[in-house]
Amino acid sequence: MQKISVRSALSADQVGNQVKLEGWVRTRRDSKAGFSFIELNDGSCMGNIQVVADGALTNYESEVKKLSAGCSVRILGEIVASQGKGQTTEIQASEVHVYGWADPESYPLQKKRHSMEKLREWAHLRPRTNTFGAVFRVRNCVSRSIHNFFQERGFLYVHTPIITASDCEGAGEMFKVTTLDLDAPPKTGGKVDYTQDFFERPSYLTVSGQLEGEIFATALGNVYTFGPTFRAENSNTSRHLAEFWMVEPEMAFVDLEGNMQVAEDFIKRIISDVMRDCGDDLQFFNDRIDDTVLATLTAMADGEFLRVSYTDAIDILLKSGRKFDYKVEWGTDLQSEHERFLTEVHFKRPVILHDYPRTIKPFYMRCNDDGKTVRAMDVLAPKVGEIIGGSQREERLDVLEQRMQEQGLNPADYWWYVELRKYGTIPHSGFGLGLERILQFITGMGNIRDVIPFPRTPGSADF
RNA sequence: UCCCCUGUAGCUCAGCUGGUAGAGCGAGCGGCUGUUAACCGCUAUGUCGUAGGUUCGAGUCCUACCGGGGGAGCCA
Repeated sequence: MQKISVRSALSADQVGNQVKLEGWVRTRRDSKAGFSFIELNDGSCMGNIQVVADGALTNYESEVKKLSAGCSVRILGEIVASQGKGQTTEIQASEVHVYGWADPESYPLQKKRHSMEKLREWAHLRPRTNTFGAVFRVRNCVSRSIHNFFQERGFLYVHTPIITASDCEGAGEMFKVTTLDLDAPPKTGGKVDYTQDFFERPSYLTVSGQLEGEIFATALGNVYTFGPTFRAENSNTSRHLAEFWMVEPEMAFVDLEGNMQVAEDFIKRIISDVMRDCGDDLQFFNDRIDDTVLATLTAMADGEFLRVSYTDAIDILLKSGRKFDYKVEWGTDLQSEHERFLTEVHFKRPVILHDYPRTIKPFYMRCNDDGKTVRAMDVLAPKVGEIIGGSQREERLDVLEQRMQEQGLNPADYWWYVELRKYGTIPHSGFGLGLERILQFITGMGNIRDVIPFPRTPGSADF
């Protein structure tokens, strides 16, 4: 007998087929006429299939009538057109085999709403809920879409290292990687002697694959990385994780305009793929999580992204007449409240800001001729803020070295990065997209911890 | 790291100015029905986050710690 998924069993063209279904019981309803309805879910889609279990089954009294939420079962039977309302097909069971019970007195998931906070404590069971099933189906779809987008455009998938010895980019705290005995580390001159450590120097978990990505872009053309990234900042917000997934394309012979265009096409592609492949899941998010999700995504898939320079954005903020907690001033970074005003109040849509002051951006961003700004761009989305940050890279050797010194970095520490400019330098660009950030945007989930299977945050690394 | 809020049955929460714990949902049992967030009736459930303190008496007040949430900074 052919094993099929609940997803395909719900399709009318299965009627008449003898099939096998396997999954978990969501709920059971008994009819005193001597049979029961079992709602079966196997994660293949949002919906359940209704199993009609007749009283004539040999284990009807002993097992079927004791099924409760969470039990795992195998159903053999025929897919038939449903006599009841609410579903087109159901399965008339000829056999119900119980793989495993789930004591209803202790099984945490009940047939009622649970708070996201409580479900986070049950991260081993939350994928069995409607919400998290939908989240992780969408997460899979987005991941597939990311690869498809780049692969179809001829980008090379590059695996940049997780462990790095360069304390690069000066951005944020890094997790240290060591095999030294932390209770009694070897020391020389009062300091830890890292020459005795595994890599014979301090090493860390990566905060970005960009610099290594540039190595490959300046050899093989367009490349991208897609992998885990680590930040040891002590940040406790609904938008930060210590371990998250980032996509970083790096493109040869592409300037900032081309970079922004790819970013826009990229986001639109992800959104249209999700709308095509996860319609039921998106409908669920729209119904139960955030009723603006569908309208926002539809508008975004069709409309042009706005492009506004940092300088113009400052003007808009200054002329808005709004009182902000933080002063709006050219040369300082935009605060959350400023970004939110732009995306949620002024433009009411995502916007790409570009050409930021050089003093607030890292050394690798290309300097403009005005001497004041760099070719940076951020894609800002309503509610979640920055989902993409990128730039055209500084390809001029002398300017790069000067910028490093400006920011107190020693070019010698980045000798290999500098050499990319020394030998056959090219204009190139790239950006980073936070996977969880865009998932928040797509699903409407308010907390980033609820769009990653096992969130890592300060003080929390369970499961 | 800072500011604010919060921690009471399996879950969501109520418990006024301190007097010794409650409702809904869920669960169990019974009834009813091609049912479908089913419905009706009955039953059981708690070291009130932890440790101190004030008081004749603390779920309620105070202190510390721990956990959770929201906001900020940092960023993706």
